[in-house]
Amino acid sequence: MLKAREDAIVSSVNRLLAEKGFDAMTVDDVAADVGIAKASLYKHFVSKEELAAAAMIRVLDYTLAFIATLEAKPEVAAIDQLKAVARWTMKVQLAGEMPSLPAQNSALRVVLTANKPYIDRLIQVSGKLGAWIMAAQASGQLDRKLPPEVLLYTLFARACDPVLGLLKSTSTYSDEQITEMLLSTCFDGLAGAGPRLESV
Amino acid sequence: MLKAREDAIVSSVNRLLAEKGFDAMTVDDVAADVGIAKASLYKHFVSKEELAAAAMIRVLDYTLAFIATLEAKPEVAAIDQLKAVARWTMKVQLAGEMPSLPAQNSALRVVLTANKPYIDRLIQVSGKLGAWIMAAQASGQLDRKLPPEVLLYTLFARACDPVLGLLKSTSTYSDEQITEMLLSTCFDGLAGAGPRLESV
DNA sequence: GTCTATACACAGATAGAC
DNA sequence: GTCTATCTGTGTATAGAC
Repeated sequence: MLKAREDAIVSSVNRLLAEKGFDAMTVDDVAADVGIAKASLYKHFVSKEELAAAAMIRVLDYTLAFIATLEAKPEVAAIDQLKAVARWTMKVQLAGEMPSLPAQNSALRVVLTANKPYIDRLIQVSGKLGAWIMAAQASGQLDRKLPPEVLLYTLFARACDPVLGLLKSTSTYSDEQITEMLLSTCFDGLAGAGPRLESV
Repeated sequence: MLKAREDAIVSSVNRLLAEKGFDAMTVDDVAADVGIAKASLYKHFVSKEELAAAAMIRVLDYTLAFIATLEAKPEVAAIDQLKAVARWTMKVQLAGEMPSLPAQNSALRVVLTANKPYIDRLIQVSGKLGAWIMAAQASGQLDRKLPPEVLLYTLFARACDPVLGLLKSTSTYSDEQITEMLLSTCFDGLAGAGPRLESV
């Protein structure tokens, strides 16, 4: 029961974070969305920041679960595994379920960096993506001249790229078209793949 | 005198927006930074949103001025003009002078979209970049399969890409190295340019 | 654990004297 | 136009009854 209630809270937080962002989301919003009193919320989570942390933890858990399904197919090339992850994050975004946190809110940063469950999952995701990145570099499918770190950060950033929301709201492209175009700009750049010699 | 004072205000707003973002920046912050009373601020600008708009207008003016210097060299290829603009926006970011506005704050959006001087400049910048984008597509230097609109939005988004700040704060790369690496991921993607046949 | 009611802090904006 | 002082709304968090 308690677990189910908290799960409902996290679901509301997740959607509200995706819709309005952390700063614009109020605890009153969450309470109203869940359908309970604000004071009751604080019996489950000690602060607004912890609410956001719980939502991020759940997203990372879903991400790890998705990565696990990919790891079951080791025959797939590393580059394609990475593209599958990118496609998945875009799908989550398009569904309005990707929480967006401000990069600059320091109170939130303090709570998140002190939150071990969150950090643990972040490290796990980074490790798994990092392994694929280095494998893809080794086989020449990702740029060898760039540090893996830079490729990793860029991939993470594309999971909350504002371009996606902009295209969805101002253009007439389908979700699938948007996904494929942004996947292209991410991996092949604005220049596109173009005619290409085979890499070693 | 009045003009100089307002210019000082916009400078403070610009820097504070870059440092803390719109939501975290308070009007008290601005007043303290300028060194005047808050009430005096409101004699110059009617709201916090208008302060942000003024800062954005100035950035767009600087951008248009920079573009004008590039237009003085029509012999330069369109793709290189676009790269020069991207390099310039990254330089502004690295200098801590790129204001960052939340994509989701609706009150701010209302004010900005109703602000003709702002919209005019935005259209001017879009027009000039759009012309280069289509020229670069025509000569095969930018992906012809992607709509110009998508390329334009992606370029705009890179002007406030959080990856830059992340690399600056967690890595040991120089500003020049960071700039070149992100320019590479932007135009050539995570895959890199690689060995490439000449395009028509 | 859920509620109603409220404390507390702070930010945007204004009043009114000079 | 600048100041000090203040209003007003709102958002996080808590008290205390049930």
